[in-house]
Amino acid sequence: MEDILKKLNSDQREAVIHTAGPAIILAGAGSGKTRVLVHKVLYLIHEKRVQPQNILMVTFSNKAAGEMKERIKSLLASTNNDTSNNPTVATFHSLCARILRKSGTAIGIPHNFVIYDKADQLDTIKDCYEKLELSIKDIRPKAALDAISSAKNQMISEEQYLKYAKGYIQERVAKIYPLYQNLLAERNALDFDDLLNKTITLFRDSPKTLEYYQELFHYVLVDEYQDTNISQYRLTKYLAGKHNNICIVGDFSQSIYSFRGADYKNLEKFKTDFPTAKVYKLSQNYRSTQIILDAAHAIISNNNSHPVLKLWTDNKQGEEISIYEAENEHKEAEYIVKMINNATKNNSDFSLSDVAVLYRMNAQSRTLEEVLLHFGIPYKLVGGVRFYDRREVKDVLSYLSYLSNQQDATALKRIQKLGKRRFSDFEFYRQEFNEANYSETKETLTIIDEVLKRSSYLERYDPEDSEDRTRLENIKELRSVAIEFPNLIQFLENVALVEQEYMPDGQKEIDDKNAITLMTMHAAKGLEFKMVFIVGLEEGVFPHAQSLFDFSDLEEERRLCYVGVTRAKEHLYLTYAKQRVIFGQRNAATPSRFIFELPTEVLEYNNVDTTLLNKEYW
DNA sequence: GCGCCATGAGGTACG
DNA sequence: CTCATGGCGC
Repeated sequence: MEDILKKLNSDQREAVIHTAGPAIILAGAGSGKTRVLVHKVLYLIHEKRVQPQNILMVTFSNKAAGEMKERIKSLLASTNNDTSNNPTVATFHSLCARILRKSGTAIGIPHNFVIYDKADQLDTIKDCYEKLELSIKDIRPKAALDAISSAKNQMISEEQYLKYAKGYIQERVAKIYPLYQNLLAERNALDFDDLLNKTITLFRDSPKTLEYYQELFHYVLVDEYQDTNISQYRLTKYLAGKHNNICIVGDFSQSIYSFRGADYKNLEKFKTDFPTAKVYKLSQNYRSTQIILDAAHAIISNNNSHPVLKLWTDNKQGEEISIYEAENEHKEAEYIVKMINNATKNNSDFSLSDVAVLYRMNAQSRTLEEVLLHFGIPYKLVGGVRFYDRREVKDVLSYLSYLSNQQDATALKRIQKLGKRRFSDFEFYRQEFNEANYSETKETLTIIDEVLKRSSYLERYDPEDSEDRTRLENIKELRSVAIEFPNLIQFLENVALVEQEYMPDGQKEIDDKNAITLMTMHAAKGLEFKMVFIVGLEEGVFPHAQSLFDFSDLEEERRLCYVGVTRAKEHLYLTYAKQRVIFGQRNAATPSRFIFELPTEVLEYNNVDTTLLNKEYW
């Protein structure tokens, strides 16, 4: 253990060995916070003799949870610890799903509840429209769903919403919301927001249950605390309410999810609930050059609403940040190609996987893809349609979901739409399924195959057709997931909670090592690359047009810019175009204000008409 | 039950 | 401009 602590810097070490009572770790970008969290878990087990099952670590994404689990496991193994017992590492949603599955009956939630995703939610909303005789032309179901989800994110109940509702849309939503909740309850379904909120209800109404979990988790660690919403904030408060051993990690400057209810102020509010909380700061950066850190700091210092950590590094000063002005979005993409070629040509330890191109919105990827394709640079695109959102996958899942929970009218409706004949054949199977209790006796894979056979579902698709062939392959892929989860309910829970990234046709063959990455800056959070391009630095693109007139929205855009810049380890390129086509319209653009916020001494201008960069000019 | 056309909307996105 | 959705006709 001694050896392990030696590998940490003094700030990290102090944060790790604080184990009793509440702690806040303010961890800057690239400051080794995952390292600290993982070591803290190890320290608890190894030094403080805490049983692994009494430790809970909460993250936001499955990916983060997976990485954390892996690192803890290998660290435990390397220190000769028993690895048969592992701490709970979960996302808020998977944790809540597990708690509700086990203990939800205390508030009337049956064990076999299903989890509704966006599509299921929308179908349910549409059923509400039918009952209320509302027209989708009145307000769009998507808008209604967004409003409901946003209310739930703020923990506004359907009863409270009546008073809260103001204006045309919300007044309508006030009618839809309670009905929507009724339909979900009828269908034994919870949406993602409910997973959190119902768990809070459970803790509130069943002190016994609360005590059980408080007793189970002596130590609670929460990552990315700046991105918690009210529900998540309350949950952590409940969970740590007895032992008070809670450690939260976050960074104000990297809060980029307020549009989905996150509130970085939770990072401060924490102190009022846990007044004895000790604050640790990790400000040594191990990722970037000093120049990149200086640039990032110059930008984020324009935010006044939250504290900012000033990062420093032992890494070299590094090269200047390049600013490039392009005529239009095509030339911008061509410049990137040129720079990538320059970098990789004479440098054997520089591979395409070291490069990322980051943008504000997905629509920007198209031009980039076209040009990269044209010049033969392989790329992988992050984002797009999710595997479990694909029609064929949802269809099969609906059959299974309905078998597992026959209150699920949403799934029922979906499979009915797949054909009368198909449905009546399936119904025979369902009766068999119920009578012989297949959910207990048969494995998921068998059930899938039987459903496919009995419903003749696969006959919808023509193996000669390339698009259909992809669909058939996706169903095969689903079958292979089923092998991992022989229990049907567990299988369904896993597919609902674990969003599998879907690789479009042409991308499966791409060798990751030899491809650059295209993604939004949101998707890039937590990642790092030797060479980073941030493109479209124009007013209206970044910062985005819809944030230009709101002070706090602008600050969020700035944090996003900070996140983008701090992804770069060595080389950072910022580009903007004088003209850009958006929605088929060619518009003149002005350089982003974020460029003006950079100190000129860290910049290198390429092809830039510096009169454009004279603020007075605008 | 499927395919075609009109219509409309178009930020970012974890589970 | 492009994509998703919904209505309608066959």
